[in-house]
Amino acid sequence: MAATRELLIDTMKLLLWERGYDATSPNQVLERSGVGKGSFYHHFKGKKDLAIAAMESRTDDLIAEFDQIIAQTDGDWLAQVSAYLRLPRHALKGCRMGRIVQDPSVEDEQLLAPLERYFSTMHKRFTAIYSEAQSSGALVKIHKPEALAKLTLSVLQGGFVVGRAVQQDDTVGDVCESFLDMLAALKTN
Amino acid sequence: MAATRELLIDTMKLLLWERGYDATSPNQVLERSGVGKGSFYHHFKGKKDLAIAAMESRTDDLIAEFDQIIAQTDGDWLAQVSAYLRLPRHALKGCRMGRIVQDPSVEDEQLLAPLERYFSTMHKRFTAIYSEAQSSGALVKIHKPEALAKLTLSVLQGGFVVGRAVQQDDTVGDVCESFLDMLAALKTN
DNA sequence: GTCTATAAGGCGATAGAC
DNA sequence: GTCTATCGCCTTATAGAC
Repeated sequence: MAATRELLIDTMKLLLWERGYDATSPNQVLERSGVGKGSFYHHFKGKKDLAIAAMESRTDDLIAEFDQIIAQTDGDWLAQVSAYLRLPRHALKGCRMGRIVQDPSVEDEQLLAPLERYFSTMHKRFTAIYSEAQSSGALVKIHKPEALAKLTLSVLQGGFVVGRAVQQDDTVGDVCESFLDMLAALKTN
Repeated sequence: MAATRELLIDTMKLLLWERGYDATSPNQVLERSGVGKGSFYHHFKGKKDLAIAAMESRTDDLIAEFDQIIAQTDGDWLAQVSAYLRLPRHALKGCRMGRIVQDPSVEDEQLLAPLERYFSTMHKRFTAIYSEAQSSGALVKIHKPEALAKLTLSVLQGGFVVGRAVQQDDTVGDVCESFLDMLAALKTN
């Protein structure tokens, strides 16, 4: 079945979210999916190969999710950023991509590639929003769009880290709200 | 020798920084420190026991480092926050404590305890700075001190995550600088 | 306190039958 | 395509001599 391959990818996506890369074993993927060892090594070269496929798929999902939120939101730049930052997020579950970044094995360039694609794409998306907002005169030109974009992504990722450390599930929402307040002060009309 | 115990702790602190908890093995600690297996299990119950001692020690170091920076800095609240946020930080190396937070084993409450102590202590320190600044009229009262403190810690931690993902070592410095610009706008005199 | 030897178990992966 | 059996390696320890 072609479904086996997809099932393995979907299961790996869940485990990468729950446990990251290093702590997830092929056996765990097999146990949860019900797929056998032979099938797994037929469809993929090994753990790393499956993880890359899962991370690429996750990247596509998350970028599509972002684009949909932005497309659905009519309003100015702040309304768009707000809509995205206010999506429900649970610090204790971690970010579906950011969760993986700190794993030691992720110094490997092949494992790094999908992470880099995700974060640099999101950076471009936010840069475009802030840049256009400045062009139309709706955002003060004190900060570079690129810098604001990088800060936005960092606030989000940092909220997950701090929230997990202090075991407060709503931390990401809290820090996003504070950051949005500061962004609102940069709005010019 | 009593030095053996300290040597094991110092070596574990380095490895926790480089590889986190799950990916660090007792054998790695022994190889790097030159201590033998027998000595290790004489001084500590096991890996977890050593890791907790190392994390508690690291927490003490980092809080002492913070307090020293603040004490050395004469100037207003913004000068103090700037002095701390502008310490040299390398995203590719990771935060000495934040590096560990995402490890799956760190759901264990004993491993979590030192992390929680570090982040909640830092949160209190920043809250005190922002709170006093508001009392003295040097900081606008739009934001709660607690919220600003949580945001400050998140910016720092998020910078490490994003920086590692896009492989830009100076990301933490960049986002701190952007954040400081936004804080400067909240200064009232 | 420190040493070496050993152990049970999981890891990532392969072999070869069906 | 999928199965079961097996592999060599590493992990976290423990045992018992010195």
